Amino acid sequence: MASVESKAALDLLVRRLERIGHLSDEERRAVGNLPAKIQTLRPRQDIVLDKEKPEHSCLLVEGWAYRYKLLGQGRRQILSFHVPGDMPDLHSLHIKTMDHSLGALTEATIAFIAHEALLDVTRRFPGLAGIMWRETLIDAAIFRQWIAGMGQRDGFGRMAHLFCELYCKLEAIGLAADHRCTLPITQTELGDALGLSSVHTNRVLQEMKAQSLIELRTRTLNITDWDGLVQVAEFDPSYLQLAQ
Amino acid sequence: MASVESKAALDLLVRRLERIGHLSDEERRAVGNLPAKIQTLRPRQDIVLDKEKPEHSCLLVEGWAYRYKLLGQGRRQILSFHVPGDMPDLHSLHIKTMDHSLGALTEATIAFIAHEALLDVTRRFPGLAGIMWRETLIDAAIFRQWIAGMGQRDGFGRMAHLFCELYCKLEAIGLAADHRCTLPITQTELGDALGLSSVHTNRVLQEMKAQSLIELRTRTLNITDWDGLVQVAEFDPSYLQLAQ
DNA sequence: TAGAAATCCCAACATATGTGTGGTTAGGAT
DNA sequence: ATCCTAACCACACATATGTTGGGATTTCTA
Repeated sequence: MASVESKAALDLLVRRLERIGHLSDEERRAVGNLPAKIQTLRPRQDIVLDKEKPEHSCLLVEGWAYRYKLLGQGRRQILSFHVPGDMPDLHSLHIKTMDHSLGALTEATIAFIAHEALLDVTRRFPGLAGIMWRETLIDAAIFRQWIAGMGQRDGFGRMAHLFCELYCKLEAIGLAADHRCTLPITQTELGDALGLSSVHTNRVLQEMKAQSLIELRTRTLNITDWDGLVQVAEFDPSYLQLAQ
Repeated sequence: MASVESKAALDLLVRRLERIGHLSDEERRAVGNLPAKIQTLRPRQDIVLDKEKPEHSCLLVEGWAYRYKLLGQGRRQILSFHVPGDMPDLHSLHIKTMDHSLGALTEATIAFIAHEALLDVTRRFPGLAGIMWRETLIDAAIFRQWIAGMGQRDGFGRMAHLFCELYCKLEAIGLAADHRCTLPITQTELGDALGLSSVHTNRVLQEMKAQSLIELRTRTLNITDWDGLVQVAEFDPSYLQLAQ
């Protein structure tokens, strides 16, 4: 019944949950038996749309995803970036109507898990419920950090902070090392995430290169001066809860 | 054992939780029996500080509270405002270390409830756990709205949006009506919440009065043109999940 | 491999917002 | 009543960021 891909996806989920708290054999089995429907998405393809009432939450298995809100006059605010292992719409378990949209940034593999099944698991295993709850709380901590950045940091500082954050998230799941990682985001998207125009985004990036903080070529970010970047970003990774 | 004040506080909590989902008699009793320690705070007195590891979460019984983050050079970002019935640090149930501070804005009455007791209740009653989880998810939805505002709206639009949001929250708990409410916030604090300087905050407020959208006198906000304010704010209250 | 379409980059100018400073008002304490 | 302080308000000027427009690369696709 369970395909090879869905087995792999649920394995990923188990590992992700275990990064946070210990799972009993029974809990591990319950997660492993969740019904997961695998799907492959094209770059920029939407997963869930604002105002919809999804019946599933998704686990990002491979590729990047992003959350965004559309406002009037074609304005778009990107709210977060997501990497494999994330469950970016877990919140729809308890808030029926989406208040934003979710899309794939790159080609991506997604596992859909029915709310019904997830709710059942959380009812039977309060420990699992707590771990998933915690995941959504970490998302909220990242939102708080973004608010503080948008309110108190200039474009340069915000960009630096975002790069630090993304690198740390990727390193934690083994997708980055040596202060180097892929960055499958256009400058326009970067701007929509930071509240900057694409022109200013480009200015800031040029300046960051000129200061030898980063190199950026063909979708690859190389942080050449990590300590310097951390300093201008005032970056403290503890809010990401990555340390175990 | 339970004081009169703590009974009243837990009654408030029960009513708040019931605004979201139905509680069984047993659940209602469990909440009513939570050990709550009542405390009265002076205006601007801190409740929990950044980096601390609280053992309690608090229920705001009376008065206003606010969440904030301090950054270098005396910069402060206010992350949210809270009104009676809110549990602004419920997240510390599953994230040990605070990533921001929490303080009373006005003179306030607070009920502290030990994490131990809250966790026990959530383990025994998955339904209650779900409702509390949902509370934290609504907070996150508000954060998203703030991010979108800071990234895509100018000072005027952000201010308008905040006024709409606060009025709706107050109206929902019976503390406001007729588009009129108290606003125990200085212009400096308003600016720290919106990412504006106090000078610009004042400019925006003047302009808002000049356009006959609001009146503002002695800590009282009177929204004289609700529809107009909603329009410039592009305000849609659904993210607050107030409708029942 | 060629053409088309994104994306990146840069310059000039416009505007929202910040900073510094100082004056005015209102409330609380003595 | 008077003083003291916090809050409010206003002006001038500085700066970060937005906008427009166009050219140069890169990437995609046929």
